[in-house]
Amino acid sequence: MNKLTMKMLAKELRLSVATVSKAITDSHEISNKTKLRVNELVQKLNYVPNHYASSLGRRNSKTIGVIIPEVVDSFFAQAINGIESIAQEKGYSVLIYLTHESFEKERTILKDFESGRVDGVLMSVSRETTKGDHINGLMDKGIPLIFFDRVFDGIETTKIITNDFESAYMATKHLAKHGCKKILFLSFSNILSISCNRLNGYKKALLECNMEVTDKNILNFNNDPKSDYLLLKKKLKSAKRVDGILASVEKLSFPIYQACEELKLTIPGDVQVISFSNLDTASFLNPPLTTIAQPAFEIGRTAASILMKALGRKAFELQKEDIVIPSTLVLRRSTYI
Amino acid sequence: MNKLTMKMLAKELRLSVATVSKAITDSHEISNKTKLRVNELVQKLNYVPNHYASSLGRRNSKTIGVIIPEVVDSFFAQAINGIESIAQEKGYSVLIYLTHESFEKERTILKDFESGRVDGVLMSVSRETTKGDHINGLMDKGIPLIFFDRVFDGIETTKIITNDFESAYMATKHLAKHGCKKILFLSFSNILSISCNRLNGYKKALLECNMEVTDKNILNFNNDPKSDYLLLKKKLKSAKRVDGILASVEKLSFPIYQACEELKLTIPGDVQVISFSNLDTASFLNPPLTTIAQPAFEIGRTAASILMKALGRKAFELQKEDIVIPSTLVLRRSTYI
DNA sequence: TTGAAAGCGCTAACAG
DNA sequence: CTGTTAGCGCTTTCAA
Repeated sequence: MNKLTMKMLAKELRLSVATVSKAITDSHEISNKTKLRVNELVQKLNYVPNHYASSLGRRNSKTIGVIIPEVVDSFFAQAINGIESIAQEKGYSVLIYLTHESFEKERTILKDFESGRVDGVLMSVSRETTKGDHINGLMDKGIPLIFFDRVFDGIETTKIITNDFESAYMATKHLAKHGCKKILFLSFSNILSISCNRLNGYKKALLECNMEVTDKNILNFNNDPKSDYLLLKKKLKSAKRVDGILASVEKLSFPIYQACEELKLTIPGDVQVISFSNLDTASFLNPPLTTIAQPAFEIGRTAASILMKALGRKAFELQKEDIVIPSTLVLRRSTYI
Repeated sequence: MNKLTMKMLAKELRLSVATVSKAITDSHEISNKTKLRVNELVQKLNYVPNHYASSLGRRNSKTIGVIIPEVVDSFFAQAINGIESIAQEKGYSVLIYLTHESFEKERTILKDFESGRVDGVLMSVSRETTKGDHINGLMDKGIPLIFFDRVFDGIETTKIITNDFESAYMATKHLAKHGCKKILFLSFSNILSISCNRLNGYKKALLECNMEVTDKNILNFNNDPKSDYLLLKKKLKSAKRVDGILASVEKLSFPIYQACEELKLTIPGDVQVISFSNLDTASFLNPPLTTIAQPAFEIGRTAASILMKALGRKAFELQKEDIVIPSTLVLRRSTYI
């Protein structure tokens, strides 16, 4: 059970450690015969090279880091699958870190990455992130970082996003076209670029439809289920009745359904609802929920591909470039069609 | 931007590398004064020790590996949160790997872990896993491994599970008590211990209620959405009408709802439905779904705690022990109450 | 309390 | 094609 090392293999085979190393990594400068001998022993003894020693020697780890706010979330879970699919293909491992929307955690994680434990990073910023020093700190050490979905505007790098503005615009238009006069916009209080884009799309649609754009119809939650729920309920009960809702976050669709049920508001009769969401269950809700579905898997794949490509070159340069993969509006019965 | 090393710090401070190293790890054998000097420079230069070099030197990495079949799954996503919460607390990082239910992938991942890149492993086996050689291979190298939820019976180690047998038993009893005469059991074709336990619970309940236990009522799917769906639909259409369903996997609740809708079967009027599920949306489905909710977060926490505890000791011995954290039957309107 | 020296286990020139 | 010789950057005796 005692650690098996290359040195031991070398001695056993009467070869140098260097030769064994090269044979194992299938270097061209080793004869087939020796490779065979080496591999046979490797097989027999079930030898696996020490990961830390190789990484140290090679000065890279064949590992990428992924930073996301949350994993109990269809979007991010699906994005991980996308990332994984191409990482695996390229022989990379994936370290996943969760910030739980905390800026402090985000900073700590990036700091840890400065230790060189990952070759590159894929990141979706937390809701609290308003400064980019920690990100620059990492990139200054020569570690490439790509944003996906939730980007931080102040940093120049490749960003894989979806068309948040247009999606919100289209969704709002849809509501207006189908009779909504008073449309709520729900989001988590923040300066997250994607939220702003969605909000702006909503606003533009309202303006085009000659509807009032007012802060009263823009609800910012703070991720506290109870108070968030009360805030929403209060709004829905108010005198001038809301007849449309656009939720900019998947999770916010739950309190909507709950509040409507409790207040005996029918969907879509009293209120039409659309939510940004990747929930598999959207079509089985009561009523089935009209969603803006993001191409989560594709976004993950694309982000990972571009990172891999950069890592493949010795001197990579990440373009300041936005790659937009569009979302789709999936009409279901929570709105009129 | 060129890599900053301890050696450089040492030279700058006119100290030895050894002293700097000890100062950074806050060793007691270093004077406060030197620690202060060192830390000041570390701060100023934004120095972060190389992760691979430290791990190599220390012969441990402060990293644990988590192997799960899938992350787009409420149970596993929540379990990750549980694991993360305690790993973070103890200063460990978490490497997450997905098998996508493939035994080959599972084996490859465990092999990779033999490289010593993780200090310990938390694992839920794939649906295909029928042999444990790869697991023994890892444990033989002295790397502790703990199972959670989906365990492999042939291996002696700590296992964190829930009461699958009793849960299925209770659920089936509930259906029977509320008038079901023909109850279907749905699962993915496998030898997974949790599935067997659930199936056995179901069978026991049927026997106690003098109902027929027949393979005709036990449907094994193969994870192909289309054919799975057709199989289910065919069964529901059959002459002798099914009036109760117990789904042993969250994902299987979707085709049930879909098939019932298409066949104009009302839930719970025609068919009562219960599913093992941790879906947040269960209560907003049409009708709200009665679920057996597993304590995912707790299971993750417990598994991680025990692993951390083992890693804390130099000579750890993982008890062959099953720790059972019970699930809860949450009654909603897809069944009668 | 500090430092010299010997690794950790593997990789990478560079000879031969 | 194989081996020698230096490292990679940090940790850890052990002596001073």
